Amino acid sequence: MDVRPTRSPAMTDVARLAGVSHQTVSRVLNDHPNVREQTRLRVRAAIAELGYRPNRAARALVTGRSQLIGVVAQNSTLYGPASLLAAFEQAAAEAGFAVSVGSVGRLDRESIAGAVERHLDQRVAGLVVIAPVASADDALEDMPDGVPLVTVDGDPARPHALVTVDQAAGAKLATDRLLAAGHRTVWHVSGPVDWYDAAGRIVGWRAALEAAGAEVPPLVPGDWSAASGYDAGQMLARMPEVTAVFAANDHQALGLLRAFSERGRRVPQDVSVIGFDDVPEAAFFIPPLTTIRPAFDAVAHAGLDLLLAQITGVSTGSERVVIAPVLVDRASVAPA
Amino acid sequence: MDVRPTRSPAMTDVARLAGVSHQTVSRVLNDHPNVREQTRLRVRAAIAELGYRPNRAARALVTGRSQLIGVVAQNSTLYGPASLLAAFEQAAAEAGFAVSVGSVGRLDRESIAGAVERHLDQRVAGLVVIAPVASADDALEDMPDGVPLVTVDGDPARPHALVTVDQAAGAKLATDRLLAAGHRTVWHVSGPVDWYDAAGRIVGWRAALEAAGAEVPPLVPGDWSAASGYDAGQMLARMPEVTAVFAANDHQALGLLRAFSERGRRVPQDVSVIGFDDVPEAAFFIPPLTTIRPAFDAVAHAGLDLLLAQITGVSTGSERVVIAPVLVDRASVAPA
DNA sequence: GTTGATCTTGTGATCGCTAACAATGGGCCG
DNA sequence: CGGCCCATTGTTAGCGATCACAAGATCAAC
Repeated sequence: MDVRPTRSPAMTDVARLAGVSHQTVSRVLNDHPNVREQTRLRVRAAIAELGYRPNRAARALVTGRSQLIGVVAQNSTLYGPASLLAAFEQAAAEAGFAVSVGSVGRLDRESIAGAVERHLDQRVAGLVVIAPVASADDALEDMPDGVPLVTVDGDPARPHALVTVDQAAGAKLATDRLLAAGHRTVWHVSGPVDWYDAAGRIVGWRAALEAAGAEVPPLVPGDWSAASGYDAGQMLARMPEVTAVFAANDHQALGLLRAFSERGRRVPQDVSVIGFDDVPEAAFFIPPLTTIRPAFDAVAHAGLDLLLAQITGVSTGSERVVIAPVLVDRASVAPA
Repeated sequence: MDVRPTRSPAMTDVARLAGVSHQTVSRVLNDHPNVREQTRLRVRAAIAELGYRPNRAARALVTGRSQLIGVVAQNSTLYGPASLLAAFEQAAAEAGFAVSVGSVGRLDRESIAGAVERHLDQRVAGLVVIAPVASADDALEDMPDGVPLVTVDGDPARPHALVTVDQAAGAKLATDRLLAAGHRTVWHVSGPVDWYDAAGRIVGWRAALEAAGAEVPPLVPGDWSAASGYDAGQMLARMPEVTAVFAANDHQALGLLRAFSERGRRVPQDVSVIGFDDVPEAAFFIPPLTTIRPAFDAVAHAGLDLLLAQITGVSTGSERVVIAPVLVDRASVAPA
């Protein structure tokens, strides 16, 4: 008897123990219908006894498909992407898939292409790209066909499967809320304009203003960071006519809040502010921030559904899902 | 000639094109030394021409090791874990590994065990568990041997490879800073006490107080959330004697700030506050928050190094690395 | 009791790669 | 010039699963 450092049991080991062929074990594992109940139980018992665990690599080799889904996202501690990723992993786990992340430092074409490459190397079953900027879409142009792909927050004009938050609707919600409070117009501190998210919010903001017949003030550009919100606030605080600001995200809103506070403009008495994202801390800003909440878990679930549909061949991969955000009213808005 | 839907090229295809055997292709791919330079070039050219991409599943099957590293983390949009994950993926990518995430809703034994199982199913080459609570460690007890494992922020007493931030040192830094500003003592709003991070910060805080001969006030427990900081602040603000508070993280500090502001206690004139984490927005709190910055990317790199050492067999897996945090001075501390 | 259909199980080939070993050829030494 | 060593390349055998096909068992119907 040679006792070697026990390698983990393979299908044949289970088969031998259960007194059947390896193929029957395979059938049990894959819930094949034509297996006698008694046999099935015997095999199950053998599996449990040995602590057998199917070798995914072997399966992937023969089927050509792994149980891995790749997610490409920006290397990001931004609240939005982080929430998306978490929600997505949760949903994927329920469906029996693992999620491999490929975060990229910047969302330029090269970085994205690199991350996609790394995933294709792993023979992922499908790919989710959180691609909020145009350059990311470019990188997807030369994706090999046949790889299930879903874009999140990508170019709404692309012919790919896509899940997005309805940015424009959210922006409209915010703008209308401020207008309804009696403000003559609403200023907007935007995100980086090459992000679709930012662009959509700008569109919605402008549309709401125009629909209400309000003047459209110049756009104040930002870059999602609290710092850029602060800078914008430093400027806006000097203009007495500014009484309502819609910030493209909550962090920028935080910067705004601080700038206004520094310059003695009270929120909401002097200036009303609305943000976007509903980060967990938003309720504890000074004052508590009224904001727009995108349903990240709905986005994640929708994205996974679309992807699984493609993986299983049910779908051709051109559906799109748009998730409507909601307004969360807190204390940063007051009548003009 | 049968022209079938072109399957992706395999090693033999490359071999045929280059006029060598598949084994030689394999050698080139794995940087084997004994290959003539000219041959190597021919093979490389063939690889490029076909757009060949090695099949990881096949390789994993024969070597028994994948190029996948599993990370188990809390389903978390908490800044700390999110940063860690991002930094970790970056480091892993550089080393040619992909990262599969398994986020868990709660850090109880069952959830962790489940996530670990899912990863073992994928035959990961190694596992990183961000396990800041005792229950997580329990789950690791019955890990099969032989799987390289590194714990991040886990139980310092465990005999496993471990990377932690020196929580106590950070807490001491904060406490000393407040003491040095002339405060008689420092109150502490802690994180959940079953988290090692929180426990370590409590230890450091208490030690610093005792070393300075200062009175140790009762501990105010929190749960990392801004809400818990707010609640704590509501209480502390009623006590005139409270002039210095060390919050276990920045979000709790934010809650404190808001509670103090509501109750008319000015920060830093009436009360000084220090946080922990240095979240990107901390500079834009009102006032800008003095805080402790743990070097997340250093943690991630150290963790990966430890893991790779185990994977390559260089290490036995009992090393530990402790990362020292630094104090970031801003505007939430003033003399008593 | 045979026939044919259906259920159940087994056999062998195969996926794409690496490990182990064998074979070839050139250079160097005595 | 024969022999030995080393560099280089090829051959063969798996890794552990699925797939395609075949074979035996079972059962209903005639």
